[in-house]
Amino acid sequence: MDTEDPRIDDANALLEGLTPSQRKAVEHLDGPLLVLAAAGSGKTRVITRRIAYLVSQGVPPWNILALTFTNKAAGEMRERIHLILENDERKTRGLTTTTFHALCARLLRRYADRAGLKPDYTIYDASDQASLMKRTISELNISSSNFPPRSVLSTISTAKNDLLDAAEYARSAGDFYTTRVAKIYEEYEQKLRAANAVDFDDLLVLTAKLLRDDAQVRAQVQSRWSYLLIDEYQDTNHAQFMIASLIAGEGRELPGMPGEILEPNVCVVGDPDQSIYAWRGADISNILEFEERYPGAAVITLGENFRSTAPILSIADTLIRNNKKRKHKDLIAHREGGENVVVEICRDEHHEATLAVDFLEKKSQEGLHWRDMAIFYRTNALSRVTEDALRQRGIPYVIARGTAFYEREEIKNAIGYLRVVANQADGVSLGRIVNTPTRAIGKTTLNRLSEFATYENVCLFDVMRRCIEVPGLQARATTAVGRFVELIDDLTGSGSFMGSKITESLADLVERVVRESGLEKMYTDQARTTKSESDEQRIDNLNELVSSAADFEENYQPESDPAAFPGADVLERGERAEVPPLLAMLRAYLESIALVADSDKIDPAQGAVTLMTLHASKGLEFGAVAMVGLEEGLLPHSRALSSEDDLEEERRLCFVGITRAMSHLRISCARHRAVRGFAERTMPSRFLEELGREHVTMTDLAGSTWDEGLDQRIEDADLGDAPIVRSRMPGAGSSGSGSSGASSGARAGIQREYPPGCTVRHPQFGIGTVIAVMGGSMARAKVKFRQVGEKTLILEHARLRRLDHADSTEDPPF
DNA sequence: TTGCGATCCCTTTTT
DNA sequence: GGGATCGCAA
Repeated sequence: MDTEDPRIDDANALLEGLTPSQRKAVEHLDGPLLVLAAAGSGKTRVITRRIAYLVSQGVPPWNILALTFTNKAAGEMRERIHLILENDERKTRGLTTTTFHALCARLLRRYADRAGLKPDYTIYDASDQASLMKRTISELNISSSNFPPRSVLSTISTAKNDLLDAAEYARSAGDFYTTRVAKIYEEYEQKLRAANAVDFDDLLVLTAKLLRDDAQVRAQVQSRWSYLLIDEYQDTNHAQFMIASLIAGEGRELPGMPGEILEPNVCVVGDPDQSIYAWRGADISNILEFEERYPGAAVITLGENFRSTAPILSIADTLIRNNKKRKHKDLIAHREGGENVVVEICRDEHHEATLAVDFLEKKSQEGLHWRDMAIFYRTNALSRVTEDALRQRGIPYVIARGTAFYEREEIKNAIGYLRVVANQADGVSLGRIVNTPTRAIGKTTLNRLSEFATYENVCLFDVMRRCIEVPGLQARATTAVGRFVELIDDLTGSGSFMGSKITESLADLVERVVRESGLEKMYTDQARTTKSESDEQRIDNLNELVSSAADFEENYQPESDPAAFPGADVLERGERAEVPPLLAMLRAYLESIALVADSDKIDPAQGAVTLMTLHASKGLEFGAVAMVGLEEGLLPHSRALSSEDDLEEERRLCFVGITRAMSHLRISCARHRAVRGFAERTMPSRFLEELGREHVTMTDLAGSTWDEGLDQRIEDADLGDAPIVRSRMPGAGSSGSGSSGASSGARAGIQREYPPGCTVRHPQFGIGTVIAVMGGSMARAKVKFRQVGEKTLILEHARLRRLDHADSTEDPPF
């Protein structure tokens, strides 16, 4: 990133140090503009300077809307623009830089009634969606094995992104599967609305429909924002495209020149080679068809790469040329020289992780900061081995998993309470917390209550409030339910958010929830009885949630929150709805939690190596990058092998990873990789071949593998030339459970491997002596450990290692 | 009603 | 390996 942004709004200074095409893009004032920005071509610099330039040319900042995909990108953009504009309030006032999803969430709160929602709607995340979907499917008496909730959800998600609602989808449904899905879709939508909830896709879909169908809202939004910028345009899906077009509008007639239309001021920036979200409905044709949509559009290509050394750029280029559905564009290296890209073939994932860490450690010794380094992988599951290796060496690292904190059980529970406090119709959250901690409201009681709720067509909480009327409930149950209702009423001041117990502070509210719900006690008791560290951690996490609420509170600006003052930013005064301030803040807080992304957690200031998926790496850059797991089935992922389009997307993903590296790049694969406990033989990724030879230093560190003989035998036996061959690594403590022909022999073998009396080591229990081995399909061994006494272990899972004979499986030191 | 244990099933990427 | 779910015992 360039740090030499001019701090003045002198128009000339804003143009300094730019290439001719960058300059052209910055200077473009009115009308549509498409910027095709190759990786590392100074895209962010162009966007931020263009916005500053617009302001310097007299465009009111509140007329500018810049849209990105992640909060982090939006925040960075905002920061840089404010820096360039010297934090001058007059030049930044009302400037909107945000994400698509956050913009939609805000618009839907502001215009909730017109969108068919209530402003306190809840945003359901993937797991909320899944639990609602499960309920939907089971209530429709449809088999969830033929209609797995996740895949039904993804079908519905695709439909939503194409702006097909349940009725439209039903009309297009033909075969058995789609008609069933149509029915589920309809029911699922009904349940969402009844819960006053929306899912991620709804945020976009409902906004698109609102803007499309409501001329008044559209007019207000269009007059608010007359300059629109969209970053990463190649990743927009149909719904986002609609939203953007509707905000941009049709253009306007030039004053005094009837018939002359000035097309809208919409500027999109993107790179088809970095499109990696087609699986989520992103549509490259949005970028390719921009010129069709806006015939007067100016097109500017930024080709010069300022980020990476020539060898890195060269292999990226060689790789991406393999994509057939692609318009070639040259990558022009600005930086001469540079070292070759290192490709290492490793023995297994542990070996690979160690070597990746070696590489980074060497760069550290050469003077590079940890914060300038990153490790990329295709799937999150790959992070663990790498983490272990880093931890062993004491190297600081952070994992880009912004959502991880909010996915913890204790946090989800606390948030469940907060959501019910904000929106009592939220059935999914209510179901989660009603008996957590246990308060004697069990399944039977809940069934009775929800039956009654369905019958009366009201929400579950309302029924709980008058549970005396519900037939068949024991006195014990009504008391318990009554107490729960009282708890929630206490927290909300019976919905008024006022009264002696209610303070204005969000942090106070969160603290009360943690304490008065009984969650705190429940986890404290758990920690005391189990004495396990993870249970103590839960208490810490809950405390951290309170601090996060306090942080949020500190930075919260009710004036700029359309949820607090609907209409404050768009409509005239006097139309403000009354929302208790605490409730407004709670809504905004819950919204911000619902919209965090993994990439939001990336913070170079932490002085640590960053671990992340290739997807999360988009838009970033690092001095040194290590990419792991370049194997067939992993990158390209096995799910993408069947279609040429998917394969090309995997290649782009690899391309994105490579082009993040500024100076040092190391790519590796492992000959064997443990996938759910099994050591599997792998094949190097085709992409490794496609990097070319010229700028690559390839080393095969797996050498002649010690178990090659075994692999050969298995291959000869029955597996032929299957791309991935299951093989058992001797001593790894696992046997192929029935998947390969050799399994029963392996099982007998595993028992023979641990004769009574032999000495073994267990990763947790330490060293012990085998007393007996029990056979059967789940062979167990009774082991007497020196430290912890006798334990019975399932051999297949115990990861035992023999110590008392020359052990060829002992990892050699490297 | 609750809690534990066996068993089953899965495995991409994310706002 | 690991998480979710289901069934069974207290």
